[in-house]
Amino acid sequence: MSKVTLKEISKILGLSTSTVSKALKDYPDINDITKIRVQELANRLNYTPNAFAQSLRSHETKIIGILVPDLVHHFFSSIINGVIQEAEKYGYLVIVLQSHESYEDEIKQLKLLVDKNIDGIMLSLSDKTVKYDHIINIINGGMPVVLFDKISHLIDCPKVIIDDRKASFRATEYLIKTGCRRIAHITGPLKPKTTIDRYMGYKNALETYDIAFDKSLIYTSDNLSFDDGYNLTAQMMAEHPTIDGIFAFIDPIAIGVLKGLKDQKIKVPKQVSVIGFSNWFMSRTTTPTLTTINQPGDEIGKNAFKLLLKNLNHKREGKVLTSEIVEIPTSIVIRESTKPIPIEISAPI
Amino acid sequence: MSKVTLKEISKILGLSTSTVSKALKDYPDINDITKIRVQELANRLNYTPNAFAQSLRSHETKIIGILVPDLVHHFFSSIINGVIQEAEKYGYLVIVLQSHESYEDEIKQLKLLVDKNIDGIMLSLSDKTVKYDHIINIINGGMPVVLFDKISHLIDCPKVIIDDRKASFRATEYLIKTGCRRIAHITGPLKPKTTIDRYMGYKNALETYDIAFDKSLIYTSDNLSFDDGYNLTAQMMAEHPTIDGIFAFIDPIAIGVLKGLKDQKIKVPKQVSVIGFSNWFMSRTTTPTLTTINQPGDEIGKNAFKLLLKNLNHKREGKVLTSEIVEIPTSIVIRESTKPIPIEISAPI
DNA sequence: AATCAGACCGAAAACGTTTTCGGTAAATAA
DNA sequence: TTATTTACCGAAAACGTTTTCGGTCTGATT
Repeated sequence: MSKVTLKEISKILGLSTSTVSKALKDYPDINDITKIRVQELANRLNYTPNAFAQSLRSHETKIIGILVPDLVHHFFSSIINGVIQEAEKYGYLVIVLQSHESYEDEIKQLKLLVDKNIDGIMLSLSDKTVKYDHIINIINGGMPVVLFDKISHLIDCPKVIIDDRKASFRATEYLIKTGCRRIAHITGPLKPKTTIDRYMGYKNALETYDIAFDKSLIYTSDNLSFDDGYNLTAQMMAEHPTIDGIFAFIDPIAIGVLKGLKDQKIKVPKQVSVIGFSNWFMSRTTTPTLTTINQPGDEIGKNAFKLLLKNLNHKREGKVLTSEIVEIPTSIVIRESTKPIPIEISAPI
Repeated sequence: MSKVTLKEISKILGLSTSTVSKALKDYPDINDITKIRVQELANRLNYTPNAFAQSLRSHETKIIGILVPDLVHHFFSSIINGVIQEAEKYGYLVIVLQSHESYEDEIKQLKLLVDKNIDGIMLSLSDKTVKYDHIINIINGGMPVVLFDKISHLIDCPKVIIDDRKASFRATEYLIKTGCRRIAHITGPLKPKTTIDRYMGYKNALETYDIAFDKSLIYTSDNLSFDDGYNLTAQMMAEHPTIDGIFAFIDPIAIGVLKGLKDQKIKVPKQVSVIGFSNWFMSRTTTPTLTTINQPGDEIGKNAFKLLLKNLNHKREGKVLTSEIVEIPTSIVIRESTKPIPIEISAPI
């Protein structure tokens, strides 16, 4: 435990605290012999500076905060993992907080972080957040903030995003290229930007490949669950027996769909192809394994921290803060729930 | 941003900082009118006390640290979730760190936490940790510590555990009660206590039900992976075609086994029953769904924090710290990969 | 002998808060 | 009137560090 202080060391050696402090920090105006005496004693006593006192003077904590909607999610926990790993390299510790997709909680938790005087904040907006004053105020107060994943362009700060629209376009395009023509989309709750983006990517792909958009092929899952996917499958196949492809908003839904199709004796991918989104761990353990879009959470986390660090430095040096936007590329992970691309089409278009 | 200080408020109102401080904390020796004047101005200026300065005086940060081997695991992230939720109730923030199952990292990360002068630490030991001096020293230094999940009884502090042995006994017992007699066990790496406990629970169950223990029915998975489970299945069924039950150390292995059995055209549970451990999310999405042991991570986290809080209070009050051990009950989640218990046996024994 | 330059060290202020201990005035009691 | 309480407020120290600004020596230079 860090109990021994500069004062105690100085008393033992008959020096002043200033001298001891300077000796430990290798100031040039301290005699080498004195330095050695101080450093040796400090080592022997396991001296470590008191972090509060340092923070009080320097106005820096070397602690940052990250606020996510829900920690118990592979996507978010891997983002946090990326943040922690990157932060560690630069000596920063990370406080983790959750908003549970609640606007009130988001405000409350952010206030906790701000009140602790930590150095910076990274956050992913809750689904319910439609006003951004609480965040803009924090930024205007001088606190470096980085947004990731669920962001808003109304907030002027650095952001890390994946291009949901582009990824979703690719997913749909892949279904089309593998021969699907009646492609259903299971979307999520209305508000979040990701929902809209993935929906638009789907729609754009259809347009690009001259496939008529049919609104009745859009189904909605409110809680993004396995059960939703399972239950919607029966409804989908009853209303549209000709469906030959299903693009789900997120893997758990897609996995529910797989099970639903199996129960209906519908062959995947022979009769219906299924593609998910997010590359959850379990998507490679299903039967058949699930084709999906990979979002590299680690990379999002690492890049978010890098942006934050940049602004922490800019702030310290009095420079103007950046608001750059980093886009993390996604990739499509092709598995068994979709057909392979026929040779004649797989050439670049 | 918390910029306005007591001094500034005092200057505006023509008071001393002491008076302002006392007014805000409702000291009895301050005039009510003065209190109101101070509190109103403080509100108007959005005053929040400087956390460093408070910590410097009080020697309390209201921050605790948690160190887990790996955050990106449903089990650990749900523990952290439990900790954060419980900590929030009492105004504590949580710094999250990972050891990546490395002894050196464990030491390093713990030192970071100790040096930050946080109030307490909760940790789950890394697999590689066989010496405990680094932790014992921290405890002797006066830092409250709580161990959970991967613990050692050589460390004198509060602990939260699940009784792996009992749970494993139950899992094996369930297989026996549903008619299995040649039960294989896939165990984990040798060192960790959990490996041994689950192995012993398996063995005890066999003894209790007068089934001969056959060492050749024990298989080892080194990296606890889906692939290990898959690959071991072929070997197991080749060496012991009469196997009718498989108890895997952890769900991913069990799910690999399910896939392996399917590839070998072995019916589950008709020919072979399979039971996992940990109730990973995906275990309810497989075909067949997996019977497993549920470990309530949230409860572990919440209880761990409660123990820590108790010792934080004890420390503040100068009381002696407790070292109590809380055992979190597990439950068996019966799904499709095992047979139901026959009526005549299911009566209490 | 007087001056000057280093070399080395310490005093003190500052970061912002909390709390103890008086101190002054007014109000009450003697 | 004097003594004593009560009500209210402020000075100051403390938490532990960092850094500026002198200050005191020694030894060298005129």
